[in-house]
Amino acid sequence: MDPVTDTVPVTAAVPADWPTNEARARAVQDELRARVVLDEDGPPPGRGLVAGVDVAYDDERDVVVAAAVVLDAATLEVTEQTTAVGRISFPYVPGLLAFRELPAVLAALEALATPPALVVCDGYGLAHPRRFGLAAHLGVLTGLPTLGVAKNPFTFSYEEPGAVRGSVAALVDGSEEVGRAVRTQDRTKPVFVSVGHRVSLDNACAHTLELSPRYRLPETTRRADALCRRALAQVLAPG
DNA sequence: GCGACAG
DNA sequence: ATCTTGTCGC
Repeated sequence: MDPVTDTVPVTAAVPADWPTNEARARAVQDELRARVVLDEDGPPPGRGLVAGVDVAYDDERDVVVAAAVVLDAATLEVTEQTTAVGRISFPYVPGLLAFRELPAVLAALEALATPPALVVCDGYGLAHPRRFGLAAHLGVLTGLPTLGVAKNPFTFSYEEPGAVRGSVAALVDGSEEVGRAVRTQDRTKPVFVSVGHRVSLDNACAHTLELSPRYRLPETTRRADALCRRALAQVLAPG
């Protein structure tokens, strides 16, 4: 089974009342936010199955492809990977990224034979203008522990962490700590980690470091990013 | 009112 | 996210 060619349709995995406009999306966001769990530590880093998810688009042809890649956290070897293809159902609206990305991500996750103990997302969880970003939505919708690793500080601010790998600094919205800037490689720009669902911030940062032994971004996101791009290219190639 | 703004 | 060549470095 080649995950690039054996892809799953997005349709079935999406909740029946999934919003298609901004107003409805904000209402759904509020409903889901009420169900987030923030008082669990989450699975221990360094062992078990961890999934990375990512999405690639072709707005021109109205195609979206999501990838889910499961790694053995102890070895960072891939144990399973899936892709889902569908049509773009929501525009990019800052603060509502979950509604653009998650339908395809849910389909890819649902196609996995073995559910992971943790899902690492591209983007934010609790670090969000309304404290409920992409990773938090995915956690509530799947029930799985989730965390977000973003490449940019979004609207938040942070003090520069120390120069060595493992250094951290608070990511703040005013005086509130919404996440952490984590230096995953020496002298390299930090990544921005926040809690999604059923994971503590300390644990989320520990996982992020464990998953990033060589590059700035976690292996989970690197693998998922590469896979959804390849699958998108494959989908666009014939038609 | 205007700009900024994860991917 | 995506548009896009070569290039510097391990």
